[in-house]
Amino acid sequence: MAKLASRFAALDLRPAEATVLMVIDANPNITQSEIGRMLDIASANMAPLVSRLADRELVERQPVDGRSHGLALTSTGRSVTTKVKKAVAIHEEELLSKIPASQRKTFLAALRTLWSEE
Amino acid sequence: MAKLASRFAALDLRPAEATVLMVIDANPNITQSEIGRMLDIASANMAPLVSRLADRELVERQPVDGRSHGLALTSTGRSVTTKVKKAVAIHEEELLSKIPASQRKTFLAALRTLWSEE
DNA sequence: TATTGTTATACTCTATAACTATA
DNA sequence: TATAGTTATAGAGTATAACAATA
Repeated sequence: MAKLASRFAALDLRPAEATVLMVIDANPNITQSEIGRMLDIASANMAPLVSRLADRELVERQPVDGRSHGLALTSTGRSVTTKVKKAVAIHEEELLSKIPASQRKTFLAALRTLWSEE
Repeated sequence: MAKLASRFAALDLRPAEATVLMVIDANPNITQSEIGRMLDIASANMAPLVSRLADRELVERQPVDGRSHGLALTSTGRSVTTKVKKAVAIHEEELLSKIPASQRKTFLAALRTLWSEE
């Protein structure tokens, strides 16, 4: 995680910021509160996080109703998110490459089991 | 890790404190600076951590030379550390029990590979 | 009455700098 | 000169409380 965080830092993003970008990318027009529930980030902490992304013009807030804002990536945001996803993919490949190919499937299945039963 | 941390919290220990207790248990008379290098804890953060353990009479500082202190568990410290080790063992068993027995060896070997090459 | 979003605030963890006493 | 330990402090990350606006 520390190494992945340093990859994000090279894009001037904290881990939570990079994750939120990927979530918006995969769920256009999702609201702040939905992201917060998904990632278990308190709404009090989502507010300044999204403000930072909006200030950097990576994300746009579009009113859904009077109190909710749908979030969407700007074109800059899309380009940064592409780099984020590449960083994640490279990171995963580097990790997996250390495990003998014959064991990868079993290993990933075991990891998924631990994750899902949490 | 969050779940293990809550097990430590039931013993009134932060994760770093529980880890330091186990390190002292396995290495009697180890010094603060050695523990710091082992666990990658800055000396500035070891000082208050050890002070807390000493104030609670879990650990004793015995001067080695004029500047180093060897650390040892008190009898209270030994009893708490026994509970810490039990908590870790139960935690590991709970995790491993979720993985089919036939895959455990492969899974642990893969984890060890990732860990050691870091 | 419940929910969305916001501000203010506090606590923990970690990192840096400056210092002392000793080797 | 380098090391052990300490103090003070600053920065993240995260948590709670209080609040306004809206459903």
